[in-house]
Amino acid sequence: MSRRRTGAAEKLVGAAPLFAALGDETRLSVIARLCTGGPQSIVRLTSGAKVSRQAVTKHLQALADAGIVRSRREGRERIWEVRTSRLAEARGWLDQISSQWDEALDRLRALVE
Amino acid sequence: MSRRRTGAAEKLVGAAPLFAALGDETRLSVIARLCTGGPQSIVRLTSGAKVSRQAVTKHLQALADAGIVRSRREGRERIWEVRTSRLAEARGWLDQISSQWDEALDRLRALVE
DNA sequence: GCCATGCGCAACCTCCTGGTTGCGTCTGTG
DNA sequence: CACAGACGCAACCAGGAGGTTGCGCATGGC
Repeated sequence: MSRRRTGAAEKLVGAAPLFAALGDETRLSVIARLCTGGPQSIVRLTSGAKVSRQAVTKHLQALADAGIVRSRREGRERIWEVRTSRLAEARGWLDQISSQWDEALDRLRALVE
Repeated sequence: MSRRRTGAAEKLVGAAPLFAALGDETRLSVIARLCTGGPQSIVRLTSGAKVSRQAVTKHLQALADAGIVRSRREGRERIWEVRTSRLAEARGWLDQISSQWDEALDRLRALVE
């Protein structure tokens, strides 16, 4: 158990690309548009955005590299959708951090008593 | 409800600094060390790290700016600790994205039928 | 067949970020 | 008081991230 916990702590750094992909305003706005409009193409995602189509393309690629979105060709369009499973993984990391921290505090309290 | 949801989607971009703070390997390793060792000083966090003390200081400041960690002076040391409440907020954003995406898919299915 | 649409690729630029080094400051201790 | 330990501040540097522009290439409709 403690071995599993230690190993997981070292693997935590592997989650950096996942969080980094979420750590950009433009990318979050793209995700928000996906969530309100459902699966859609790049041009539709770009319309009303503050950046160019190429910028949106780059951000979508970054999100895809992190496994947060996925795309499929459909005619001459490319339709993008969210992969919620990857978001669940991110939640898992956050849970792990919180629980490990709480356990560390518990160990400290046990030492004091 | 839908008004609240739409507003939240626009506010989602505000979570970018929070995720960005988590999107760095060095910072995640600092968090991991905090979680395994409990509240501790900068030098203790630096010992064994691959970067200098100043780099760790900068990362701690970045995490503090994002509200993920907090510090207090204690003698000539500065003790750092994790704020799990902020991590819970991050989880909340992830939950919101997932649920909104699922709802978007549901709306699409309803249109098809 | 022709044209508009939707993308992908590549070059280029700017600015922020992560990192280091050097030095000054405060605090506890013998 | 003198010294060492822990930290803060500032300057500096290299690399990468975000963004734009220009161009070329498929694909679908008229």
